[in-house]
Amino acid sequence: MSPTKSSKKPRTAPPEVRRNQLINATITCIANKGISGTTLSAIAKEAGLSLGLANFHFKSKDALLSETLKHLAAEHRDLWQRDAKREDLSDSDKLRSIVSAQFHSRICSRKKLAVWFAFFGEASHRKTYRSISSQIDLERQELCAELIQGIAAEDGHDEIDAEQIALTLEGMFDGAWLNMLMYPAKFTRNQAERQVLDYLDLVFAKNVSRRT
Amino acid sequence: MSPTKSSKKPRTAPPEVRRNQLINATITCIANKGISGTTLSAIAKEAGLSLGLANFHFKSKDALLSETLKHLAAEHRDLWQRDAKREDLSDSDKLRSIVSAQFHSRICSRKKLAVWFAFFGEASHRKTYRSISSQIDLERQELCAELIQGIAAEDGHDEIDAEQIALTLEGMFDGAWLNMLMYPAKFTRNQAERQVLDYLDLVFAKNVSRRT
DNA sequence: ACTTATTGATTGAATAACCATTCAATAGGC
DNA sequence: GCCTATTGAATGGTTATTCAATCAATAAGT
Repeated sequence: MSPTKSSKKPRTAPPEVRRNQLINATITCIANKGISGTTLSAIAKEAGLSLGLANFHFKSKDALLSETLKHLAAEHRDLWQRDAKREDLSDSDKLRSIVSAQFHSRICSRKKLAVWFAFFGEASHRKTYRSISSQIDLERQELCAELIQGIAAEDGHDEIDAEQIALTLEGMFDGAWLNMLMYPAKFTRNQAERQVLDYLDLVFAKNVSRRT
Repeated sequence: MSPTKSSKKPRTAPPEVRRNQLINATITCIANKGISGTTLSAIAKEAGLSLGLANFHFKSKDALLSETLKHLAAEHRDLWQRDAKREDLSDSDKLRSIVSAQFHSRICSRKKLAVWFAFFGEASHRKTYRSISSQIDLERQELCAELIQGIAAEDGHDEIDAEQIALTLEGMFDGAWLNMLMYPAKFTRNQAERQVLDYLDLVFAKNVSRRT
């Protein structure tokens, strides 16, 4: 590349780059204006690209929205699933890392929460969004149920309802997320995490005291 | 009213009637299409009224949406607040009735949930919606904290963190609502209520076992 | 090294449809 | 008769999608 061009970005980029630019712009726009206030024009402008390019890379606005949700979901899954695979961690530490990932600053930013809830707000009439989201929810829930079962077994008893607790946990994650979105000044990530861990302590303390 | 007109509805109605027709139509439309897919035309059609009449009774589409949320919130508050005022109920029963109200079929229908989450989805950039919702949330949360404190005092100890538990309870309500919206076949109102009551049992069982 | 051809990327105007708001005309009720 | 309620067309603006023209990058040819 000649010196006269060294300060200029190339005009073209690979499809993956463009798609990511558009997806990230979509996230920003949804966070700022919601889904109803997000137009293709605004996304293109936010990405510093043209309206036509958005349409070149995504078949339709709807396709772009769905891909944006998939991107969010994958980012989220990558994080909580990473530690869950480590063989050097105990079941208890694995469960804890899943909780931790749920409230990680990269996942649980106000911006991302706003986007998640924008999609939840559409979910009742958009089966696509429900299924994108539920895939990874189910995976996490099942994994948590196994871990909970494992922890209980280590404590010496098997009568815990691991699936029910995992389900409760899922609800707590979502509820905490919503509270963080609605009351950012009052409810922090640390508080949210603390809340969930307290619940788990309660669950396992109950079983411990049953043993004594 | 003359016999020839007895089978016909009057063409005019009082403002409160019209406003309620429009608000209820709005709820139906949002439940079916989300906020982004809800147009004034669709609302007017759903209400069996004209577009102009919608604009006559509400200053703007935005005003209609806000009033719709207020309507939902008031309906909800009336229900949980009713039993909370009864002097013949114990703190424990009052708390239980608040939980029960949260999952009452009139409040917690799929339709209403869809609308609630449509508004939550807009909440990050709509301060109006946040404040409508947070008013009654705060009232309920404070009331629950008092009741939890009262129950703990009856059990003979005061070291429970009532405010934290009330906050956790709020999160559980929201989380359960979202799970019901996302997984209607898997997660019923009864399961949701059970989940919350199990949590409360845990909380109070912990304190009971501390005493023994 | 330079030129030309080819293919994919990019642009933004055009298009058609949609939407919230306005408003003049008409209807209804007292 | 008067005032309010109701209607639906008009208005102006917005939006998603389409598409022709242009640009950019690479490969092939000289």
